[in-house]
Amino acid sequence: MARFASDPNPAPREQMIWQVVCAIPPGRVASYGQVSRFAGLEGLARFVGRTMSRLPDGSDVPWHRVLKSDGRIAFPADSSRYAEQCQRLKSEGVDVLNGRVAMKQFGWTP
DNA sequence: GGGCTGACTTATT
DNA sequence: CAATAAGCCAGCC
Repeated sequence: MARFASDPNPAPREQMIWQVVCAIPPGRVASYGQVSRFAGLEGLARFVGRTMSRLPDGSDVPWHRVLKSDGRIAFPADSSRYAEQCQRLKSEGVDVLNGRVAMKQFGWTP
């Protein structure tokens, strides 16, 4: 229960996570660690990732703007998810070179 | 209730 | 830059 952004009554922590992720503006990206910090959940990067994995397809949450701390996509380069995330980012104007994004340039800071 | 697992991070070697 | 280790949380068996 209360696992998705569409849930009417999501758990407090998840709610914070959705809130932060949805706050990332188009053309910008953030790491799982950053999301956890901005959500007041420092050190729970893994929890953020776990929560994201439960996100249903077709959600309005911009999950594609969340990357690993080194700016790389968190999926295997041969996976379909990787391809989709990569394309979504590019369509927003984010440069993805070798599965990697320059956080210095595209990293988001509230 | 114990142990594994995972869309992770940071520090260390 | 690559490999290791420890830390963290909740769901699943």
